[in-house]
Amino acid sequence: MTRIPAGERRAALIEAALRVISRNGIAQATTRAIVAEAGMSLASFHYAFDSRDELIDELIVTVIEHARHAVMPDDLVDGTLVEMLEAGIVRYFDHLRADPEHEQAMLELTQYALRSPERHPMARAQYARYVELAEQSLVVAAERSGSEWTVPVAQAARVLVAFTDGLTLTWLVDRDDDASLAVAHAAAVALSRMAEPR
Amino acid sequence: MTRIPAGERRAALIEAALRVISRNGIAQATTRAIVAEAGMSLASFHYAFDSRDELIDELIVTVIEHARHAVMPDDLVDGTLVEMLEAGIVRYFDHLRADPEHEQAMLELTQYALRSPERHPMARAQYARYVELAEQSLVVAAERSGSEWTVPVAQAARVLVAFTDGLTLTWLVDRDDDASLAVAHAAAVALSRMAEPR
DNA sequence: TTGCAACTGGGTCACCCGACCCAGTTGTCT
DNA sequence: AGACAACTGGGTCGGGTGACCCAGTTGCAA
Repeated sequence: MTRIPAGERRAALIEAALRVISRNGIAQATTRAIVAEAGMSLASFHYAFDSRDELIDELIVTVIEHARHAVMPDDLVDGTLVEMLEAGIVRYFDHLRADPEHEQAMLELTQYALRSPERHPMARAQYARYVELAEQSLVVAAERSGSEWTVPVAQAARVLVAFTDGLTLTWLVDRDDDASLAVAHAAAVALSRMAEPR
Repeated sequence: MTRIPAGERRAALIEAALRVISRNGIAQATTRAIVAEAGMSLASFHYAFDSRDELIDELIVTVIEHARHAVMPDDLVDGTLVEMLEAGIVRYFDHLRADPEHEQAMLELTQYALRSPERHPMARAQYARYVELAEQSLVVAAERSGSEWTVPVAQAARVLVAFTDGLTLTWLVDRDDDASLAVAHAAAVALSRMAEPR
């Protein structure tokens, strides 16, 4: 028997749950499937959490905190704004292709949260976080390309999140790389028109 | 006892299932919930369908066939391409606002189909249908505004579907009308750049 | 009007689920 | 070394679910 502090055990279960959801969907993420994935017994589950709902809630909070898959243009070579934007989106796209199941899990989690009034705010928080990250990227991109946003950055960020979401959902369905690159390009063009040279 | 031909009975159950899914999500669409919604007994369900899976499959096929919520620019006043595109997207957005649960149900159905290899093709078909509808709209819009697509229309249509999807998902989460109108505008601008005056 | 097939009411069944429980066992602190 | 709390194995329990079944009932064709 390995002794694990309660906190770590909760974290381990949350990670296991995320793996199960990524692999098989949230509907299959039963307490039994989760503890099997984590190599624990049911008793351990209920020792660490009061209920499955509690774990799912905490899982959502965790993924929001860890959201960082960013469309971050750091370490990207400088260029025009459109170029940087497109490069950022393509970078996110690469991330999506590398781990499609994770993004699918995020999507399911959102849909799941949307279904109950108590959890709806969590979905909002998740997207607020996405917008926040997008905003940071946009600020950096404008800065580095010598541009200036002509609309509130938050608004441009919100558009970027919508476009990114659309790219994700459609690609998950048809897995058409070329089409998604076209979407990335179109999105970058549209966003760049919300800024002008400084 | 009212006698109903088997075909109609199946149709009635499918409609009931769609209502249940729209209202409570696919997870709640149990055979019992569906027959209750349709005002039938469980026996009737299994008289009409071999299994719940069979009904869900048929439901997906049905919604694909009936997809028509189009971004259709019919009966829209003519104008520039951008204007017509934006008007079309806004029109879809109005439709979304009028019946958000329906679009949420569509989203869930897609996610559901994505989760099993046998059903993945159904999700593809659903999106192929969306692209087809979008394509028709784009052709009409270009025609009426005296423009010409400089990329294959199918590609532009695929981009439109992605943007529309993103608009849907983000709006369902934050219900921010203004932000979504900004998305619609940006999307229209991006698409219009794939065409030129004829 | 009769007969039959379409249909349904009201069950049963096996299975899975979340929650819970208790008698141990074993690290760890003193 | 002793004791205590953290932890777990191996259950139970009630409730929900999909599938199924059979004895009726009734619309309708002849």
